[in-house]
Amino acid sequence: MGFFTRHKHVILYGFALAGLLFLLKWLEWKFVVLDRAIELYSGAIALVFTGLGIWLALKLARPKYKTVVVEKEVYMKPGTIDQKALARLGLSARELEVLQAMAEGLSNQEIAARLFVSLNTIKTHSANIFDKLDVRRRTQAVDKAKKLNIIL
Amino acid sequence: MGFFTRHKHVILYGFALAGLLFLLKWLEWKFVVLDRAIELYSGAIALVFTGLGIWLALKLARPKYKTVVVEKEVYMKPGTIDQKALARLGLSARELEVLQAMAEGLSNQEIAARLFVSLNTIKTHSANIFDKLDVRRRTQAVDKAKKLNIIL
DNA sequence: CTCAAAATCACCCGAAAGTATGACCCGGAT
DNA sequence: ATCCGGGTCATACTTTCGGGTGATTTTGAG
Repeated sequence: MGFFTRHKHVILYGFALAGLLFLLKWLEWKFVVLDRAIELYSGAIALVFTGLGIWLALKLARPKYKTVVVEKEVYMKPGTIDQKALARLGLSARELEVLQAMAEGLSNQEIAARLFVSLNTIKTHSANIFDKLDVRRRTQAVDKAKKLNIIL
Repeated sequence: MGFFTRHKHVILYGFALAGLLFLLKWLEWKFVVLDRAIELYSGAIALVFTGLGIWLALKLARPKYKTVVVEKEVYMKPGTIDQKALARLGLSARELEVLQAMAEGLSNQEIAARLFVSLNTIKTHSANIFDKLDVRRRTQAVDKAKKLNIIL
């Protein structure tokens, strides 16, 4: 990353400031004849640079993400997935997708096609799933997953 | 929440602006004698109000929130086998046994051991089951069987 | 930036599953 | 007696699955 890229905001700010000062100089000629000119463009400067400051801050300040945990009581009806069990097993979103496809009776090849990834990727995912579910076959995985209500 | 509390930033900003203008007026008396006074406090205004803008933005910009975690409770479901569907499919008693074992995630070898028959026999049965259920894999067979309620 | 987890893909290899075909036995229906 | 469906088993072959290992890339958190 070059110097300009890194400091582009600062540089742009500098140019903007310079431009504004030139503008002020020009305004000096035009309005110097006016009696209350000083208040006029003092306010103008204030306004413009306040906006500039706001823009700068919003542009430069990295958005500070605040992580909030919301606990929600949900009563489970038959045919609802058990989020707790899911969290406990530590299955990733992708792994869950694969598991669901498995439950539909799809072969690894078919799952790969559906998710637009390679067969090997599905193999890796399924191996991880078996590991996390503590089983050795896809049929067992599906059976266990259904019993734990982590899939429909 | 009162009016002041809600708009305190705006109000403070207003007062700050007013104060700055008074300051400028005062500066006008003091520095009007100087030749380049205009550039001097133009810059000063610019700087101060830029800072003010930044402060404002940082103060007002609400943080972006993230992540939600939900909790759940469980409950289970009943199930009844559909004798009609069973009859319609023409599955034999033996085939049903095999199908059920499949649903439990057993391997052909394990099923063979449980039913005291050879592995090849299970293969024959499963092939017949797949044929009758019109599927190609044990996972599909189990899925379909569950959906048709011919197994638990 | 750095570190770790997640996701992606590859290659090898053995085990399991599935396909195809044929054979034997047995009990009930024709 | 003959035929047939269900159950049993076998051989041979192909395909899919699963284990083990390693690599690259992306992404989020610290």
